[in-house]
Amino acid sequence: MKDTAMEMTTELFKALAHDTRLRILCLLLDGEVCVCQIMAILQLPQSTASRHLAVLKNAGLLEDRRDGVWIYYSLAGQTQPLVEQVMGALRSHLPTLGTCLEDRQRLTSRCSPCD
Amino acid sequence: MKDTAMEMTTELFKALAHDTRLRILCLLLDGEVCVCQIMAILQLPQSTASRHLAVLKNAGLLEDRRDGVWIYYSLAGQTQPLVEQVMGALRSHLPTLGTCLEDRQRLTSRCSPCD
DNA sequence: TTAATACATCCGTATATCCGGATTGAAAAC
DNA sequence: GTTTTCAATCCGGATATACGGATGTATTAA
Repeated sequence: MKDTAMEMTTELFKALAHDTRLRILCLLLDGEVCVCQIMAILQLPQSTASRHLAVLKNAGLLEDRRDGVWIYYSLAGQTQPLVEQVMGALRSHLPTLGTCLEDRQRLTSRCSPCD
Repeated sequence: MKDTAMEMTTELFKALAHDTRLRILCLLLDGEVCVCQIMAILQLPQSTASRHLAVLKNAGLLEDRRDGVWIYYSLAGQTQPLVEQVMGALRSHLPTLGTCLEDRQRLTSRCSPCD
């Protein structure tokens, strides 16, 4: 018999098992960011950025919101204890990583999206 | 430049991103278990069991101890906050999964290893 | 309606991971 | 020593993920 809760658990960790996706999560710790900012900051081709965002969203970690042409991603509010606790741990861990520190500097130094 | 802390972080989540490895972690929540017990309970070929245990050990999640012919695995004591918090979350989450519940029943119903 | 922008999805290719039988290594019994 | 047992590693093949250019879909502006 198939175990849906187990599948959701492995899907969560699979989503977290890639440095690009961890970097995206760290960028979103302080609030929503649009796709073109993520592309620019992480130096990713558009299709790659979009695909990683989809993985995080399908794992229940992200929400998206359209504002005209732009689509803003943000951390999803959590109801599941496991996801909430893991994200809590990442909230204090990710900003200590050198790569994420550099990313966040590039984020704060650009105020308008898509420039 | 390479980011060792980032690599350790992704290695952690890669190790957790497989149902068999989550089942092994759950079996170890109450104490050490030897390889042949894991093989029997999870119905795994020997090479498969050994390989998954190696992944968890390399990620810093497990310790092993030899006792004669048998090798016992147990959860490693944690110094890293991230690993400690994630394992804490798993400690309450894994036992709620149906598959893990069944595994643990098979564990408690066998008292001697390798029968 | 047409053109332009932002993003998602598709496609073929490359890389990584997983699998289980076979082999190797280490310890115990003889 | 030899044999037996338990577990780690090796090997080839199968499956899954990742990649980025090309294409498709919305939305806005002209």
